[in-house]
Amino acid sequence: MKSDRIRNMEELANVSGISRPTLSKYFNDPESVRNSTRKKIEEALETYHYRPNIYAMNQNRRLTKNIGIVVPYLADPFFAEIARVIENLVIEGGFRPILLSSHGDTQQEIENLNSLQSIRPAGVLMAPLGRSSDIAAAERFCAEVPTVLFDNSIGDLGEAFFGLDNPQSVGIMVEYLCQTGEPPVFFEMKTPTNPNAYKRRNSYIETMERLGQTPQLIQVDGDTWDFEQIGYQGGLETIQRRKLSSNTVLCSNDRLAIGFLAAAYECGLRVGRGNSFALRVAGHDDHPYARFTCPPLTTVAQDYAAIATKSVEAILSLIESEERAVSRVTTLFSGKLIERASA
Amino acid sequence: MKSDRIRNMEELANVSGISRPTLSKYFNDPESVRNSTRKKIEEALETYHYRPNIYAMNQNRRLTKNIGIVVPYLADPFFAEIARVIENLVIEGGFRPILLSSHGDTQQEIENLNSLQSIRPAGVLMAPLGRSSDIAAAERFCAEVPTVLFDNSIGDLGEAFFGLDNPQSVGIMVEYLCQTGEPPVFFEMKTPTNPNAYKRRNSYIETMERLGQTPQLIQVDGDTWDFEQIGYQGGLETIQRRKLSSNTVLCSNDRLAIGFLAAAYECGLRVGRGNSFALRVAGHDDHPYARFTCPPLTTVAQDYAAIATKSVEAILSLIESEERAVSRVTTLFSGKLIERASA
DNA sequence: ATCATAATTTTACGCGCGTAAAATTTTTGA
DNA sequence: TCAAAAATTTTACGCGCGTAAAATTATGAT
Repeated sequence: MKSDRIRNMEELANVSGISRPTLSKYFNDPESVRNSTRKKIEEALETYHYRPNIYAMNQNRRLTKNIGIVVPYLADPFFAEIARVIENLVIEGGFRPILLSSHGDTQQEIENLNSLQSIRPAGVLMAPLGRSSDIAAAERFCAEVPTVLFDNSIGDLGEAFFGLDNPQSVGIMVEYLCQTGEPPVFFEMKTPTNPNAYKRRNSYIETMERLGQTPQLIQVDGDTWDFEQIGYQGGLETIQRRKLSSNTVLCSNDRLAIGFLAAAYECGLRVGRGNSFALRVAGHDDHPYARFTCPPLTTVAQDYAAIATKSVEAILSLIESEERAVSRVTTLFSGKLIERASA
Repeated sequence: MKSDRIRNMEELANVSGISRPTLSKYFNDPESVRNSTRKKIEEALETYHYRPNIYAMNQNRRLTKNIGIVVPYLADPFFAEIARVIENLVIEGGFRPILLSSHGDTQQEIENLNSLQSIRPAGVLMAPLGRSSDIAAAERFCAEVPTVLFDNSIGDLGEAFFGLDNPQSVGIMVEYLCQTGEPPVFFEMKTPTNPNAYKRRNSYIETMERLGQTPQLIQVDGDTWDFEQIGYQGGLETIQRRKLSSNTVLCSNDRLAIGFLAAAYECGLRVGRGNSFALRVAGHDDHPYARFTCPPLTTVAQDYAAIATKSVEAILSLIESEERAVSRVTTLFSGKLIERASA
């Protein structure tokens, strides 16, 4: 290894015998140069260890190779997991993922979008906060940057949307619960931030009515992202004040269900399906921890992989086409019933 | 609002009547210009909406305002939580956090470091993978970029280290368990990737011996970051093959404990403290979900906030001083016993 | 060997900003 | 009111790369 370090493309051009513009071309797409030159470049690269300066690259490129990923709350394993998958797909696609979490905060989401805008990303994948998103700000952003929404949709923003088919997923769960025991009550937050929550509520009501049952909502307070805590507190009150009109509880999401299970445990209610159990509890999403609750949580699995894959594919093809989507397409994936011991 | 957009500092200089170099100074530190000029600039900024081009800024600055944050596994709520706190502190300090997860993968960690290096961050906060880190690569990185390690330490890398005092934290837990019931067995992974795990094992053994007890290790297989799954599988085997020589189990971390609890539940063992329970299970870390397990998990809380705060303070003062640490300081924080129902 | 084609090199310019030094203006304090 | 100090402007250069057009060279099929 020759000692002196290569500080820029110019110097690499000198030692490799390849001209700087050709090197520039190589770094943008190794396949775009002749085989023999590629070989020379890669040999030089091995002995000299050089990486182009990202800032200089991005300053001059019309489009950067950055793809922003914005999630509402990264400390939620659901989003952590889907972000992980998306990150990998973005890298495979030859782009650089920039992961930002809004930490459940409106201001932070706006800040994230501003921050992204000054990075001039080629595209952005965004799961918005939902009800507490600043729609005007998001609109301005989407006008500037090709954006694909996932998980939940606000307004008609973005070039496309990929998410769960809530009516379907809640439907099969309600049907399952009705067929295998008592019809469920629906346990949820009173004013959830996530639009999916409203869809789930409505779908619960519709399915119950379709099955000739009377829907019953238990709505608890809470406006943070500490869903387990909210589920726990609300669960305690619900159980202690005997508000349960059924022995079966369908929670709007798994995190609420995890909290509810903790409350049921504390109250001495045995959760499970069958005569020896006092309560059935089901969740929704197939949260990474759902299989490790006590008892393991019956739930509806979202197809993480499909949502991630299709979202990335969409943004990549948008970027490649260099134009905006003709029309905004909404793609919904079916949920899959996961039968476990809790219901 | 005048219609035409400001495209660069030059144009802002024209419309604001302030010279470009002064604007440059303002954006680097608004306090560094005269009050009257600051006012003028901010007025212009309100009507024209301009943000400096990050790439051009960082290309020319000797030091960027970027601070890298590398965690081994972001889908682990522990790291998600500590990363969240660190991010906020970094922003408060006037820097831009760049959050990267190694996803439990050696190659990804190296890639993260490479990626960071080409960003020329002012400093980096890193929680390494541990045993599976590429120490040589990390060493090269630390030689180039001021780096502060947290959570776990490999070699003598970095300018400083902030983490948990494992001997203390495991010590108080073992003492607590011994005083309130049978001495615990220690449930852990056979070959954990995290150096802390070894410290905990040793501390368990030492404390037990100090208390005149016979240490007993239950070591289960697994080399992924799916700790709950590993704890669950290992727990099932342990319980079914009656390998438990005590009714008290101390798990090396909460995620293993969560899996173990699931296994105990499946086997019909009631977990808790007192005569009516078959098993006591304790964890370690006070994982965000520990309070919602059934039963709620007795554990030792790490002082997230302290570790995050001190780590950020350390890197910020290093950056400000513009030189490397005189000597590598290790700061360990005490754990705090959290008594819950599981043990 | 010959020529059309593709790849590369040369040349030249620009991106948007940091930064340094010298010249100028404003502020401060006596 | 005036000189010293502080802030600002002017001037000038450079950072490392993208990119376009023209000139040159290599490739590959006939």
